[in-house]
Amino acid sequence: MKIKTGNQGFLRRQNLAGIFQYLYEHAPVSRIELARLTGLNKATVTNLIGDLLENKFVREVGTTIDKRAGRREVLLAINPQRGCFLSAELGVGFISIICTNFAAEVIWKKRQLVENLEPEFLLAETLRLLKKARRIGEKKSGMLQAVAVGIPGLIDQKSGTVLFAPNLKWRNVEIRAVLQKHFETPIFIENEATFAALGEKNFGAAKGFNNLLYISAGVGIGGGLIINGQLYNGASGYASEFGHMTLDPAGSRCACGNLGCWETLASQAALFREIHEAISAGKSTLLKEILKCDAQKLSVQMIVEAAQKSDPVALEALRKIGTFLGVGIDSLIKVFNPEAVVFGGILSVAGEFLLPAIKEELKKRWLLENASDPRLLLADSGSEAAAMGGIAKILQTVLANPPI
Amino acid sequence: MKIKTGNQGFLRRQNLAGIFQYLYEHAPVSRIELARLTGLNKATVTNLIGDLLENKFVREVGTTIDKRAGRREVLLAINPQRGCFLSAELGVGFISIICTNFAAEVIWKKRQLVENLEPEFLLAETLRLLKKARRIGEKKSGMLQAVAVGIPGLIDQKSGTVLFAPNLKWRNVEIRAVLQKHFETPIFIENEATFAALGEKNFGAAKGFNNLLYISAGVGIGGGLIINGQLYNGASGYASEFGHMTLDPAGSRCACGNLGCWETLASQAALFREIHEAISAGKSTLLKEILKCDAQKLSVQMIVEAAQKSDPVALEALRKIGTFLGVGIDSLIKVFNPEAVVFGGILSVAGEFLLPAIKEELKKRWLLENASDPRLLLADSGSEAAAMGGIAKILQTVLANPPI
DNA sequence: TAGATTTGGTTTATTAAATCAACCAATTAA
DNA sequence: TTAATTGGTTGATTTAATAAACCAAATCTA
Repeated sequence: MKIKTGNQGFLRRQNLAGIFQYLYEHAPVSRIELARLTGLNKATVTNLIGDLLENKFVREVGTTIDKRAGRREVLLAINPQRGCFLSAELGVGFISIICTNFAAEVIWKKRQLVENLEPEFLLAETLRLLKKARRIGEKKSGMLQAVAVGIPGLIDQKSGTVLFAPNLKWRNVEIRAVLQKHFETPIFIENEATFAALGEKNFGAAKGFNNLLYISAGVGIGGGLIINGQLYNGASGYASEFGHMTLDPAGSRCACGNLGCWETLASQAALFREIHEAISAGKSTLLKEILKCDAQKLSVQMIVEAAQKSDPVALEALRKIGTFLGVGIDSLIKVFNPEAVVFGGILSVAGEFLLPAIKEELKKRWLLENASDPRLLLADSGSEAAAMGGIAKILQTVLANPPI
Repeated sequence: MKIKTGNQGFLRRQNLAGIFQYLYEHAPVSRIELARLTGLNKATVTNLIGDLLENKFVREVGTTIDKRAGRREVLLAINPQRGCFLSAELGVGFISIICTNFAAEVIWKKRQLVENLEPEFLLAETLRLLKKARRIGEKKSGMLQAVAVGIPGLIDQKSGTVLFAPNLKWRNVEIRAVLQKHFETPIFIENEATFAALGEKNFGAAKGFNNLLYISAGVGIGGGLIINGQLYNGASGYASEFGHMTLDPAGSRCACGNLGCWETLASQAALFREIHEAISAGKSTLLKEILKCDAQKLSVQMIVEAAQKSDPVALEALRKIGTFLGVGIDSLIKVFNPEAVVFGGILSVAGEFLLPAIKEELKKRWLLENASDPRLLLADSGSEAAAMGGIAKILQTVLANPPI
């Protein structure tokens, strides 16, 4: 059996991947257009497309109706029936599942709330949902091709193990090994925020940006880095732990044990603390009565609603958190100089109030007056960024290795 | 005239570049070894090397003398006579020039002190030195191939312009345009610390690391990022402004206008301030008398010498600065998860005292007990990292496009 | 010391795959 | 109805990697 014979065939794979990519991004598109886009000879494109048609990755979907002279272009598109993809996000309190066809269109999804966060329970439940999704997906769009799972924690890429997920209270859970027993396909395990970054880049607010900083502000602050169009994981997969950057060496203690981590100043918990302190200090606020009944009930949504009614305590708390978010984002911009910053996570629900505060802080701190600072975008959370990021990850792999 | 005809020939260039790279890293090396290293067929290697020999990029330099049976390997190496490279570092108060042969061996270098920092003067002087170096280099090693210049400031890659160099007090100096009038070769303009990072990766302390964080602590704190073996410049070339990360929102004012930038807490200036404050507070120290004559005379070297004599003020100041360096480096590690961190710049002279303090702080703040934290390395400053980084940059370009 | 064996390198034939050029197909313009 | 235009295919050509046979030069061994 031959494993590797130098790199002949490498270029053809490369070209196939290129065409595939253009089909995903610009479909429907004609052969001649692909030749223009890729710089390949049109005969080469005909040849490559022939392969893809033969293997049912692509299909012809009609022609253009132009008024120009000449034969009409035959339009090509990814064949959605070629197979299906599964992606799951395991969150704190929910499991979110997406099944897409081969063209990355969502054909089934479900968001299930869960109480029990034990690995055994959560994995069993995830498995149950994935299997259900698989049945539906395979009936509609053909054989399962790959599975992706996003988890809020530190992941060891190689083994597909969750090393540490503080919010789920998991340590060393060999999730890929468990799933692999039930799925013969490739399985990708990743940090949830990292996937979300990829989702925003491919399907969300930051479509097309190649150097991207994604901030996920919620219980903690996580995120993801897209560098040269690729996810950057770090040497051992632990990059993007933004929340534990030190912002104030004399600050208050973080869950990680250190003092003054960014997320002690600018997370959901920090926002709630501001509100509670204001109430304790006797300031009048719409939120006071609501909390009187149930102090646990506070939510970002509630604070936003209060702020929309011009509640001063809510407004002030959001402004303060926004400012601290701005300080940290500014530091990251100086480190990375991204094209765009996408703000996501639970706190992005309050984007209409946080973004102006963040922007103001960024503007104040920007070093170059003449150069344009990076764009600040609100995450497109409706599209379920993390799960869609899993799909994007699968696509990248499928594209890089078209199984021909 | 044909500019681009698709990507035929692409693979061959790729393979040539690969062989070239191995020759730089492992020379002298035989054809059979190259075939093993690259995975190419030995006939292909013979063929490619034939091209390189014909164009004088490579030469045969003898054979191995093994005790094994079989014909001896013919060893190949880069031909140092194939041309020369120039690299300059414009510093605050000096111009450093290096001329290397085609094998990246230094064949001439000069470090010239300058008083006047005016762009006109400094550029004229640089030009004079570069021209001198060119004469010498071309006599020894053949035609000039490329020029690199490193500058402590923000660079616009595309135009080769220095947008802002606070320490030189430059703004919008179109340096490439000026140099291009005198050199018909490619000219690379880059931030000095960015080049230093590349120098450390290719010729210095971090040889072989592909995900690298280089910290240059001196007047300010700058640095460079190597990601996947490549320099990362950011979307518009302003990445790695580490010194202006905010470490303490209530801190003291930085030259950039913001409060509590990292470099206000952990630069050469911060170190000097600690010493001066200790003296003002009446603490006894070896440094006191020296400074009595000339308060301006303080240098990192002096503080190191005092510390080596166990001077408590010097030791305490270094420990404190080291701790703050550690806090910032820790944040960057959490963002990047590099394989290694290289500590360079003027403060690295005090490495023997700073590194233990930095390490202690990193250890205290590391999130995962089980996983290994990145290595902390002292820059190999003797090799003139910044100028050598320029050479590395040139090589990368030459390798990627072997001019055949 | 004369093969046998081993290893490095070259030559020639084969094959993969991109390009070029000629051609066919289908449409609009004249 | 024919010319012009544009999209796409076909077959010849070219590039370049591989495979296999072979040559070269060394050590091993009988």
